[in-house]
Amino acid sequence: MATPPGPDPEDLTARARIRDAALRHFGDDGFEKATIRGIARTAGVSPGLVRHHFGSKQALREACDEHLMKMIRRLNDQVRADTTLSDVSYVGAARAAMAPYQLYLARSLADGSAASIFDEMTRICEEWIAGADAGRPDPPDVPAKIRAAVFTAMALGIPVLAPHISRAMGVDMFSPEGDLLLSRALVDLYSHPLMTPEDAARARAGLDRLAGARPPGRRTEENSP
Amino acid sequence: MATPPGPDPEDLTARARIRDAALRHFGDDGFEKATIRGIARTAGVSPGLVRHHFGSKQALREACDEHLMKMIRRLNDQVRADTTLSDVSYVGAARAAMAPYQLYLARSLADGSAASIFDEMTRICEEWIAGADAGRPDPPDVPAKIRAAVFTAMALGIPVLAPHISRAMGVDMFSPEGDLLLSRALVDLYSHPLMTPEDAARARAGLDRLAGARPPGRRTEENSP
DNA sequence: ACGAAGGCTATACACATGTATAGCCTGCTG
DNA sequence: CAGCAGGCTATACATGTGTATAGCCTTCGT
Repeated sequence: MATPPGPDPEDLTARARIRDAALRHFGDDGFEKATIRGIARTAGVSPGLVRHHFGSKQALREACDEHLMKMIRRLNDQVRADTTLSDVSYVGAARAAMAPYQLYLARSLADGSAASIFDEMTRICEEWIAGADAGRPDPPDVPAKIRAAVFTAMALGIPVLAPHISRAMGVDMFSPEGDLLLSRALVDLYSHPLMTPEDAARARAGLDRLAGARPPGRRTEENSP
Repeated sequence: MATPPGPDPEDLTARARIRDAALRHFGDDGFEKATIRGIARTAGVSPGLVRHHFGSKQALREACDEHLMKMIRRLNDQVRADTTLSDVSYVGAARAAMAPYQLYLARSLADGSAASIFDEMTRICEEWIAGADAGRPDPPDVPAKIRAAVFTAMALGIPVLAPHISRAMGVDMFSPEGDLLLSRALVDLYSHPLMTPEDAARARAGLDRLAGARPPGRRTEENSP
């Protein structure tokens, strides 16, 4: 635990307070609805200071993205550097450190920005998938990077659509109980393939047929639901 | 093919044109950034007429939600009513009918609204899951509804994060080629369980231990990415 | 043919917000 | 002590937007 997730140097400064307030406002209200005045109010500074430090609202957002990215990379490096990968307390600490930024991350991803963050996550996921491909009988017919991107999108769909999941579960997804329920649901889903090998073969055949049949035109197999 | 997906009665009217334009603007730019003036321009009417027909921007949005919901239900009913469920042309037609609304749906879901649409999809998915539960040796330890909600969120993560997936793939996700690639990636992911039964059992044990150990407090097992 | 009803437009208003500018105050440096 | 650099504030400005109002024009019933 070299750098316990928490106050960096450079924290406590007004600039950092503004950035944190922006992270929260952007996360709670979205970039458009959030106002510089509101952010300044939360940070305990004047609206003018926000401009003084960041130049514009868009630049403030980019500073937030950069900060988040730095934090994600640091957490990933920490977990990766640790030889005892299964140490739950570390994962817990990492998740706790991420908690305040999840809302921002979700919104940021949803509106198409935060591209570098998504790409970084895809990269991490790709390494993981590439490892799994090694011990696998059938050769995948889709590049690992693409499968990684699709799975990353699906995984991120959970925090992005958190309000809906929480509503369905009856408890806040981010509460301890909700988190437990969600984890159990995921374990169940992850450990049961949704398609049998026969289904998959049939689907692949159908896709091949479509690919050869009609280069231009709308296709027809299941995927988006 | 009783009602070929396309022009309802009541279409071609200015009201319908405004609604369609709003669907597109909300989808392309988001609810906040979209403007009544821009919507009116696209619909070929004056901004005042929008208010005349819908009263307010928020009411216009609700009308869009209602329309989308009606369309989803109709499509679901059609597919369900058709005895030849595997008829690809039908699924294709359904997807083609949904295409113009996917962007709107994605944004609408992402900002927490469109709750009834998510719930409806969860309900549909739940029926599907309940059917799969029947022929399954191990009893699930999480209610079907919750698993359905989680899976729905993951599935919807794909259209919601479409720009990122398209970027990773190198082709537009909604183009024929991109669609094919995405379908293949999904078939591969769906037909390979991400956890072995042993992994699952170990994870469940860990979750049980956590559940009993610390009722309050942050938990620690894998789930969010 | 006449008149009213309603789809439809043009204009104006109120307001919130991002942005720019001028200046204050504190702390450091020579 | 003088002065000055930079964090910080207060105020003003320009603009885009949702909303409200008054009136035109087409259509349809009588």
